[in-house]
Amino acid sequence: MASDSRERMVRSAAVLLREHGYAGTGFRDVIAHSEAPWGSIYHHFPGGKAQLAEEAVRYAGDFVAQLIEHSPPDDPVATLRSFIAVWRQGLEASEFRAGCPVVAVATEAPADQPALGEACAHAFASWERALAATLRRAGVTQARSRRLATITVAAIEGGIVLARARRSTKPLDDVGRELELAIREALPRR
Amino acid sequence: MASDSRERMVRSAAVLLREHGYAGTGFRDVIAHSEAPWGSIYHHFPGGKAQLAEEAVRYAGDFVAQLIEHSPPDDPVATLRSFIAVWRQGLEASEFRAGCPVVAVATEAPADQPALGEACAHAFASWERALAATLRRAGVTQARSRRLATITVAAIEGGIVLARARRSTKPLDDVGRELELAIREALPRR
DNA sequence: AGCCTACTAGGATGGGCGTCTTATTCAAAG
DNA sequence: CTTTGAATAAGACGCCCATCCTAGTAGGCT
Repeated sequence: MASDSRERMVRSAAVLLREHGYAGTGFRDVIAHSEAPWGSIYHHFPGGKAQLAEEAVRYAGDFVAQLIEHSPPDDPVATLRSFIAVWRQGLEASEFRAGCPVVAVATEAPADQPALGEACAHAFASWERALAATLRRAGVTQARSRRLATITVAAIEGGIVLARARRSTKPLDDVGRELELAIREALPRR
Repeated sequence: MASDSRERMVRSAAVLLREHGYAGTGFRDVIAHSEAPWGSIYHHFPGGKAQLAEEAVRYAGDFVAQLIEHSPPDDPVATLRSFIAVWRQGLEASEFRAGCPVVAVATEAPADQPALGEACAHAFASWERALAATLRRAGVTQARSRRLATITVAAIEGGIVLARARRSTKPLDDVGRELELAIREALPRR
């Protein structure tokens, strides 16, 4: 059978997490947003809210990871730009209300739900791996590629937080500009 | 008169926000942690929870800003290092449970409390200003100083999020290393 | 001394939340 | 046709929360 209500709930959860965070996203909101049935929440997600959030993090994590992987494979700067562009569009489209769902869960996850934190760590790691692979292919050493990938993810996530607080994309744009400089600097001279 | 219970509440709120976020920090927790009296909450904070959080953000923001300003005035790298050191110590001391209270509020602040977001924006801006001033004194152009200050704050805040998720200071250390490179690169050659 | 302002006491209240339960629908497998 | 189990329905339950309230206390000022 495989009704699609389960997937709709996960997608809606990811959307709502971006704006309202983990604690601020209730089942009632998810139901209303996804137009999914009340009764099947604990049928599809016997682990309750934590399981739903975990799957939403995985869903969003995979989405972004694939976005990075489908960029021009040998142009780290182009990859960076498209990575940033997604987030900037999300910020502008929501009037700076929507951040990153993974950050939301990572900062709010209750201490008694280690699976949530692990899902976030996995999502971040997959992004770093994909970014590092692009740098590696462009001739950057492996260790440096990893560090550059880490600061890229960190600076963009932080830039999103700054942009939301300031209600402006400028912090994110400045972050992108400096990251671009750092990447160009690390590329082998031709 | 000026009893100190008010200040204790603000300090406790800042501490608890780091671990449990905005929604996860209740008045009961603040009272218990600060050993302050129940009855005076709405005497000291007629604006309720939002006002308490706002003051906690201001308190934490000023604390960190002064820390930056009291670093060696002409050594941007040393300033960066001490800025990072505070956060790393907080992460390790709490076994990666404590993040940044300003980020917590910035990502969770309800949309109907614009003052909260503004307090966060102000805190971030004060850090950026202090960092940019150090770079400027070391001979970096004004525009570049501002951009470097922005990416420093963004990357460190993002690095804290990554470090919490991974339960390791490595992401933050890698961020520090790359930031240091970028700063050295921007300094005028002597 | 007397007053008055700042502070403390601690529970009541109403609302929202995650969770769980029982009953019902309905599409396919036997 | 019967059976089976996934999917849905709708609400009750108990918990915790921010908020507010009416009293009461104490300490400095005149």
